[in-house]
Amino acid sequence: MPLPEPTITRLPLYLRCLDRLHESGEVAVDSQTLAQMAGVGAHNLRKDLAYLGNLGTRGSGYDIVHLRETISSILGADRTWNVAICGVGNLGTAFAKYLSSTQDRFMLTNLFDVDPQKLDTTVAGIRVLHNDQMGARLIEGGPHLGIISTPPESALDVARLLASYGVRSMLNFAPVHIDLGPANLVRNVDVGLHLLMLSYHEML
Amino acid sequence: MPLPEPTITRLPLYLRCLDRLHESGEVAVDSQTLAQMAGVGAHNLRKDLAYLGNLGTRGSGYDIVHLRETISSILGADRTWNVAICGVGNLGTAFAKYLSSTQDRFMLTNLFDVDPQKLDTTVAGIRVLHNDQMGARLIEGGPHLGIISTPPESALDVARLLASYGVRSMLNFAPVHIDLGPANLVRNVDVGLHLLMLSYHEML
DNA sequence: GGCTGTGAAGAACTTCACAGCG
DNA sequence: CGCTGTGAAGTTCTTCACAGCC
Repeated sequence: MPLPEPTITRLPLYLRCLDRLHESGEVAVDSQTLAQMAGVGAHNLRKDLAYLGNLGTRGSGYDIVHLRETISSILGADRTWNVAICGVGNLGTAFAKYLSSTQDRFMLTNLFDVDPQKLDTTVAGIRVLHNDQMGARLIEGGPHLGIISTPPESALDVARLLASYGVRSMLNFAPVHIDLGPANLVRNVDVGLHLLMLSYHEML
Repeated sequence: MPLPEPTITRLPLYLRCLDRLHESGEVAVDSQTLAQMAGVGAHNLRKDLAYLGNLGTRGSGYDIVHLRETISSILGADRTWNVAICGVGNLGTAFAKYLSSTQDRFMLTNLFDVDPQKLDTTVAGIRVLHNDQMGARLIEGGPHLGIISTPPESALDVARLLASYGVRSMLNFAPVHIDLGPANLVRNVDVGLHLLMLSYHEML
């Protein structure tokens, strides 16, 4: 039985809250507290967690370590994922640096670009290679997640290139909608669209 | 009658497709074509557009210019919105540069940071000022949208600061969930959370 | 004839109320 | 007695089928 999509979007939220609770030495939480931290309803939270199995103890709440492990394992956050970034402009560089702060959940392994000025420079400890070298690097390096931070014109080509080398899941930040069909998962995170939604809400 | 939230998230998508069609000289589209471009179902699209009024002509489809104007006006995309960016690292710089490509829909007016190395430098034609000067600049400059691209530690403080100077809508890219209550709209766009969702889907 | 607009059916998610267990 | 787990009710969004208009 697959998890409802909205539940999946909330699990990372819960995980982050549990991380914080764990760091501050807590050992258990009740649904009300955790729900408030995550900004969702307590009913909703309990339903979400119930999908994952019987994780709580009635009367006292949820064991933080156990819950954290369970959610981590479901999300795949207990492994290290290789990440390849295409497009090493300001955006790509920002993500490259961010990845080193994700405590071994995500490891930057490859940076690609086509700009001769950037090739062979080192960003966040990784050498920038030309797109041409993608095949060799990605296939031997095992499964990767992809991040696309190229200009909009080349985003779709890059996405197809990544897919052709076995990258099934990617994040696209270029202001173009990319859809590679059901075999590949592309999450489009378009700042322009976000801004338009802000402006709508700003108009009452 | 307010629009359903899912519809609102799709309108910017439609608008972008209409922009493209308009540029390539088309004058009308039918729901099927437009739906495919936007990656949604044709039924869904027609329902969305029906919320906005009777915009199509039966038998031939939708007039592109008219539809574009209508959606633009609803989203507020026919005005120019002032944007203030807090945190001028790689991420902030990338957004600053991006804004100049949004053809007058969004105008970068203010850059704020606290790093002495960045203060008084110029990025995308705008001088970087200290957070202390926010009040004066934002209040006299009129309504603004805010973008938060600071490190996570300072993101919440910055958000509150922005809100205190009348910025009601913001985009937060720091990996911290920010919620300022119902009076302010904060959209949290957290790359870390997106990556976790990718890894979930990658695990089948 | 072709394509939109729409009420009705259906699916998905959220909220509720309380049973069930520690 | 407290808090979770869950079937049922309620709500919201999507899909459908076709009437309505060009």
